[in-house]
Amino acid sequence: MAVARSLDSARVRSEGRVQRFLDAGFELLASAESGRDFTVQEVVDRSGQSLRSFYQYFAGKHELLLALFDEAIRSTAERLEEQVAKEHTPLERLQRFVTEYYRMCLPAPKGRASKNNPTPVLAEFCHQLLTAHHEEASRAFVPLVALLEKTLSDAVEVGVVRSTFAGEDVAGGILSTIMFNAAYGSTISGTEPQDPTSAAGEMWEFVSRGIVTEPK
Amino acid sequence: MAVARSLDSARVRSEGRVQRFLDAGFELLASAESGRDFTVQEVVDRSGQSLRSFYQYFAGKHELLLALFDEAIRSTAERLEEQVAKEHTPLERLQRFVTEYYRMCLPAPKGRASKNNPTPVLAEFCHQLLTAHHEEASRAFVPLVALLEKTLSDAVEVGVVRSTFAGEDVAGGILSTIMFNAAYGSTISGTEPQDPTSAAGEMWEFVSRGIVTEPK
DNA sequence: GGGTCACGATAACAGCATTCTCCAAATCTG
DNA sequence: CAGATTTGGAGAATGCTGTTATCGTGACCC
Repeated sequence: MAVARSLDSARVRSEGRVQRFLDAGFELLASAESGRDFTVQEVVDRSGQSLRSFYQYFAGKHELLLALFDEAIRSTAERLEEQVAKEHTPLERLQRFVTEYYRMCLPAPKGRASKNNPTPVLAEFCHQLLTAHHEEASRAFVPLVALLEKTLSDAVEVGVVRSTFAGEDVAGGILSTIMFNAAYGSTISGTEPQDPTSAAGEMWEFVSRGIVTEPK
Repeated sequence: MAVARSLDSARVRSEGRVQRFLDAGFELLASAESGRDFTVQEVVDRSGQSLRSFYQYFAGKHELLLALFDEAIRSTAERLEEQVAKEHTPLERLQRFVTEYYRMCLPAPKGRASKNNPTPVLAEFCHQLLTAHHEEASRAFVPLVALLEKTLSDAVEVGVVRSTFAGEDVAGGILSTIMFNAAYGSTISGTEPQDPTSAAGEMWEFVSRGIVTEPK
């Protein structure tokens, strides 16, 4: 019937518009030089639409960034899930998660940032979320937390991970450990970043065994 | 001689002015509601000076924030050093460092933020530094990194910490682990923050032993 | 006492997010 | 198909903020 059809077509049309804004946003994020934030006007121009439309579909710049961030996380979680699925034991899957996520969070060396490789702008927005909008931040992180929590609890179940480390709060902690270590570790220490593969290996070494020597 | 005296007095006077801007900045940071950034004008007003003077002593708002951040880190490092000095073995000192620093990075529960308890604004500025001004960020973190590195290498020396974990890059990594876990761990996981003491204990448990069960 | 300098008050400017106005084209309704 | 309604384009207007420039005044030095 006509009503449904017209609703549908309207929805499709607006989704198309929303999507064009999102695409423009990602393009700008990927092409901007380090740290450079985009302006709403730039998004509008690049998407070939108007300011009017932008504010019709997004309550503000914040909403656009939130949508971009959401999609970035979702996409990252998907990629990780594929990677993890390749391994056969819970411990290997966990290790895979840690090392792969670490790689994804490493700052892009030359510029080719992707949805899985958070750009400085998204990273900074992530901060704003985490400090000022706890609700939204938690919601956005759900896909990642859920995946890691599952991976962790599988490992606990077969006894390769201590049972203390099963909850989602632990998952959150480990995520932040990996993410920020990858992103900022070398900057904080002021040392040159090393080769990603061995760095990821050390990350796993740290997460899995800690820094203290084995008790005799 | 007159020249030296007048130079001195000029310097003292300007240091007084600079200091007044810094003090005003800290006050605003401490009193602002969560996430609220201050404006240059507010700093100027509160310090009882003029815009003119502000831009005479600071190249821009960025410089003021950098100075505040610097001082916050320095002050944190000092406090930590005192705490650490109370312990008698290298391992205990390390543990003390981890748990105390964790506490300091915990978000202030009711509002009383201090120089040691980074406010959201400073945390966000920290982010900007870390993503866009690596040099300045590294420099600012030196006091903390140095202290932790010293503490770590003492522990390595007596054999309680694996020798892989001696460098400043490791120190940077551990700092970011603690700092961001404290600040964001519970937000990312979407769980309620727990009691600081036990959370700090778990942090140490994680850092020292990792998540994997002891090999049989 | 005249000159220089630091400083306060304040206006001017620029960038950006957001809102508003006007209007034309598309879409719906009867 | 004709009129009504919605949609969206172009861009001006507003408000906030960081930054710079102007002007005048009082302090300090020779």
